[in-house]
Amino acid sequence: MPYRPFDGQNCSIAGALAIIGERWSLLVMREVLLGRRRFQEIKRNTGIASNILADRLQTLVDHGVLERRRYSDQPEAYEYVPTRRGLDVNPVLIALMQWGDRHLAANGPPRVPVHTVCGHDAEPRLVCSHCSQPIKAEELRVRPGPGANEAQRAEPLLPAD
Amino acid sequence: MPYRPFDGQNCSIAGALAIIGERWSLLVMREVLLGRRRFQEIKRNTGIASNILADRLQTLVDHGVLERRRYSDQPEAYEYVPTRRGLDVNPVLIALMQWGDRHLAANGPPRVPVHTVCGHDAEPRLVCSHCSQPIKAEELRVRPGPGANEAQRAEPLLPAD
DNA sequence: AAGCTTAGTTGCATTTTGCCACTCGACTCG
DNA sequence: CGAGTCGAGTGGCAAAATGCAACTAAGCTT
Repeated sequence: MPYRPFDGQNCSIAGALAIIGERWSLLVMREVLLGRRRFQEIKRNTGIASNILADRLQTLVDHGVLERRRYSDQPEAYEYVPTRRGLDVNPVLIALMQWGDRHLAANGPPRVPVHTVCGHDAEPRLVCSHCSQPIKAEELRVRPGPGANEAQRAEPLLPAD
Repeated sequence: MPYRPFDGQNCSIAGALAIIGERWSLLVMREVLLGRRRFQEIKRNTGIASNILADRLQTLVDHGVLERRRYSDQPEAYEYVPTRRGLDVNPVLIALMQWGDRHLAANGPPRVPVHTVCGHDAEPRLVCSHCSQPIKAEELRVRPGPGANEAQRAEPLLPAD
């Protein structure tokens, strides 16, 4: 991991990036959440080098995003299963996928999301918890929240776009 | 950028990561979408080194995520404004922010999202475009889509969790 | 017994960072 | 007029991360 310059920003985005924001880590999470949970399987599907994969899995386990579980003795095999923290990475991957689908996929999306509750294809959409309307990317701003520090409180700047 | 091993995966997530998935790049996008759009401003708020920032801004411009615009002559000043591609990064940042808020923020979220259309605080939520119900992270699976390749079509694997 | 599979580790060369000093043009203060 | 400053970077160099390939080690399989 590139040094550790993300501390002390009091920012949930920076915090999240410090744990799951590394490129390979997110690809590993894609694999795990797709159901590919064994070392060699992840290695094959991502093209990641063994040592890097070992390192990333270890730090994801250290941060409680994955759990290393013995899958079978004889032959000794392990699987990496997502914890709650790990499952909650799904929306991040979905957001990345939708960005990629929209701006890169020439021949249609390689994968489409399915909502297991209703069983149908489901373009997940962001809606406002207050007015229930769909939210467009440019209709979002932020304001300082309860956890804001001095500096952040002083900058209620919403971009003008 | 670490070599470029993300090609040839036919995956929108990998594609998106290749362009915007670098840690600093996402932090830069946070700044830009927060309204901080000038070189020094971004540098100050992220703690990124000048040469890295210059590099990241350049590649974001190269990929059409940002546009470099002269902000004023005398003194010569530039700003980096988000294009459509850039604006569409917002949901990714929101997803990261929500993950961080949920799993890391001890004293409440530093920032809260505001929906500019209705003007209220808005926890953006994912809903299913088919049944309109809110979607929990673990209720999402994927299936091969129209852009899937041979291998991907052969693996309609939905994880068991 | 030879070979394969799973899950890594180790060594080494290459690439990317981070840090800091420096440039270059245009103000701005005294 | 000269000194200092600000904005936007560039350049050099050491330290860290990455990629690659070979190797270990236990337990099958043929």
